[in-house]
Amino acid sequence: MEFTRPRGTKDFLFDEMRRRKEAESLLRNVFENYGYQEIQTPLFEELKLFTTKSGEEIVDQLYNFKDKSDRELALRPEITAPVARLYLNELEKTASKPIKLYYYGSCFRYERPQKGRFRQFWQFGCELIGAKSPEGEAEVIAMCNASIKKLGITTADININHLGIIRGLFAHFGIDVATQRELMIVIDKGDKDLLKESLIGENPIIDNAELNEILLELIDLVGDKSILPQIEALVKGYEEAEEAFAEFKELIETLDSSKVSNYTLNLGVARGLDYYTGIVFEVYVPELGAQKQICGGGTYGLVKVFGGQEVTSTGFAFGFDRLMNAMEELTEQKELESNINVFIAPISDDVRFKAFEIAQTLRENDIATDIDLTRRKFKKLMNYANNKKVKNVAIIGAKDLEDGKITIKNMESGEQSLVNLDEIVSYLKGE
RNA sequence: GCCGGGGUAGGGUAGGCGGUCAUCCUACGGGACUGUGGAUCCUGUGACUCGGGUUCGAAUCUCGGCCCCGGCCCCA
Repeated sequence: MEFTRPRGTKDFLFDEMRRRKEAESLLRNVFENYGYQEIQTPLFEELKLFTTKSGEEIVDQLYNFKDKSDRELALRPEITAPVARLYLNELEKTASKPIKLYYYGSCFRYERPQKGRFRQFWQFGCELIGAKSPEGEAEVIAMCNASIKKLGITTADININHLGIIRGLFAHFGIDVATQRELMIVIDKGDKDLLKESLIGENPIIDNAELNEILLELIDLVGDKSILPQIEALVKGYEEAEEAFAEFKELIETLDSSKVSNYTLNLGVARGLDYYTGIVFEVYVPELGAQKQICGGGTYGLVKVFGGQEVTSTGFAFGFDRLMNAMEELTEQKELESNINVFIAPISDDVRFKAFEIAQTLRENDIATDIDLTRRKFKKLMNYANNKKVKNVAIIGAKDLEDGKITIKNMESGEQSLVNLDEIVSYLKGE
């Protein structure tokens, strides 16, 4: 009988697992440092939760199934919708705002797997619910930036846009929602030639030369905050777009006071989704090629889509696996030390019980201890301890025990000393 | 959904126009060596991804499945 794991899923073991846990713990520290609290939501939800958010089309990309009661369910493809659902169920009427939540968990998408894309993948993200201000957005971006820095990902570039600007223009020119969506999809592709074709080609999506001109110039604007005056000039006279621009500018100013500097204003970031209402941002690590995006987020009014009271939220999610790829690419991968502080090697059978007694004492004192479970010969045990790169070996021999001592050998230096039984803990801790 | 390259002991590999016990390294077990490791030697266990086809004979040729690695499409 042959067992294989499903395509696009992955096994993780030992060193890779430890690196992931380390990164996970660094991220938790950062998020909690910003006042976020961890939550967990189920791995599967009603299918409708996701189709309501993103439309029927996404069923193609979901792992969905019927359970034994004939309910249509789906493995979650992302965690923003489940969090919005949780908010409606548990928090809307009880918690004082703003509510700061973060999560870490696996998501599932039925897509063709490739480098940096798996069918089961992990997201580490947050939602800031009910803080309608540029400061909230700036804080979220600052936290995103702090996370990246903490992980040693030095080349990340945060690309920020404010969708209110373009939506304001759409509103001014009375563009219907379907047309807006069509154009946003083109913008999101990031293909400038295709965009040009769609705006000023033979069959423009929007039949309005003035708007098309503005959009063409606007979406091409990418750069640091020195492009703000150019944006301002383009939206001048279009009231709603001007308001959004003012917010955008405030956000940038707040970012500056939060000492975030590695961002790019990029009016071409669209994130293709209808429910984003304010800023959107994506973080790129160029070294990762086609899968360079490690993070995406923005400000949205999703809760209303699910039938709650309108509330503004800002959130983002890291593609955790891609963070790991970026770290591998950009940081020195130092060899990991053994988890085990001391390996207990009984020389002969008659001291085995004593050896276990010592092991138990060490473990009770929080010293990570391994002990021989194979009854191998002493020499093999030394070999084993060496291969495992254990820091110390406690040699338990009858001769030493007669004097109430054991030998502790430091495997790195090769030095060893006789230690009294009642001093083992302090000896190992004191090193 | 589409296109390329792959799959040989636990890990890493050689062989590949069919033909003696399938190569080597490493890991693992035993021993040389009955209280001291990264060494040496001897020895043992252990593999041709699965299924069909061609053939006297298939790891090798052929078709299909599964999985892996890339690249598209897509990416809420």
